[in-house]
Amino acid sequence: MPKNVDIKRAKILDVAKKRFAHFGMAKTTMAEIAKDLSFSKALLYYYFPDKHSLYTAVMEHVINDMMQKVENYLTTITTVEKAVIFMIETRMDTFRENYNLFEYSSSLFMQNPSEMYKNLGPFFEKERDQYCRILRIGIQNGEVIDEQVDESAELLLFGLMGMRAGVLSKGVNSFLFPSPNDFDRILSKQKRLAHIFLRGLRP
Amino acid sequence: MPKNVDIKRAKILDVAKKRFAHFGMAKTTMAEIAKDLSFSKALLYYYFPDKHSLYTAVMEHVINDMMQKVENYLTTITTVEKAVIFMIETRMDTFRENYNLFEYSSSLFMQNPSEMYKNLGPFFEKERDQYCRILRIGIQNGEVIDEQVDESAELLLFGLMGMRAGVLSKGVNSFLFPSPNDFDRILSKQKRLAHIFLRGLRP
DNA sequence: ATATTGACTATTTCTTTTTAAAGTTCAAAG
DNA sequence: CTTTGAACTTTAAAAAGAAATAGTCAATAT
Repeated sequence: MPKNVDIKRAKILDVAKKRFAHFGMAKTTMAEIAKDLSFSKALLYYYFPDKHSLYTAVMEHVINDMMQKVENYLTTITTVEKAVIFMIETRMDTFRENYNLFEYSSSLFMQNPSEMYKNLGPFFEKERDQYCRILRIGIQNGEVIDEQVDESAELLLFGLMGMRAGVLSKGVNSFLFPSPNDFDRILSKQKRLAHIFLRGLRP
Repeated sequence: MPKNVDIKRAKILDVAKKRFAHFGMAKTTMAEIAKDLSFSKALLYYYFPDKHSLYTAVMEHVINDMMQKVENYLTTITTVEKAVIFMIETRMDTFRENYNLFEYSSSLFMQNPSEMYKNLGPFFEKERDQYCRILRIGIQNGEVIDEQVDESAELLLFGLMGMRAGVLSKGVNSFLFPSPNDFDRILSKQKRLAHIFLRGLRP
């Protein structure tokens, strides 16, 4: 059974997630989160050392959910391409739904990419590992032949990220508020890239 | 024969390029450029409407040189992959040699990507067109089969850009001062991506 | 011992003001 | 048509002050 402490932590994470996803990290104050839970600000610091840790914990939670979703799908895998597409779509959904949550990390990227990497780094690594797994499954299936799976997975990840950067750099103001249209364009480019990429790994 | 005006414009461009490439756009003043040429600041404004136009003109010049280099190479083309690699390398060389020149455009990207697009947009489009040409040659050679060349060229361009973003986001401070090491890592990843990508376009 | 708080302090962020520097214009001269 | 010195305007950096918010801690309650 979960300890009392864990339950409270979970409650805090839940409320914080809502605030962060709605208003973003910067425009959410610790006082507000405390008020939502109707207890004191100081108590937040009893459960989380600082705001940044709270944010990171929320991120981790969201990302783990996403990874779990993909993980489950992988058990019913049919083709490598379908797996990759599922992953891209799941990722995009997560991004769409929690845009303001990620926005903070993205804005860090603007100022200092390496600072951002401390936030999103573990995220990227999990994603890369996920792609690794998918590729390995493909190798077993005989769909894919690849000597450097880790490297290829990273290539794919970076390439897909490039679609995002490329599309967003074109639109006016789109970096601040990616329109649904932007999301669609990114997604479709990502799918096409994935298709070509996987084709390039065929035996 | 070139007109006198053109010669002077070229001289200004030359001096401005040196300053921009060395100290960057922001830390170069019109007064300094004028002084280098030992004529008055006001005269610069006789040849160029404003500083930004001068910067853009320099960029265009550098980019055109680069494009020309690739253009020449394409006449001696052997395989599509070699052409792409030549292009990637030429691009990287240009970037390395004129880093501070591009830095201004990159910094615009940090603040407002769409603003940057006004600077680098034409650049990207030329690059994309170049990739288009290469792919079309590949189609004629029978190396490549592709229904949507324009789209594929953009995919490749964005994908390669992703290698850059991906590598740079990892290193500490690397965005401000990409180390030679960073350049090498980007280049090698770009080459590998290009290889897989082109393989994916084979008949 | 663990959980909780109010009151306090320390930082960060935002605004405003100021000042210097750099971009830009223009009438006049070569 | 070119070129310039001097004046003008705009931008950018620095300083200062105020407000908001992150973070601490001794005291209290369970």
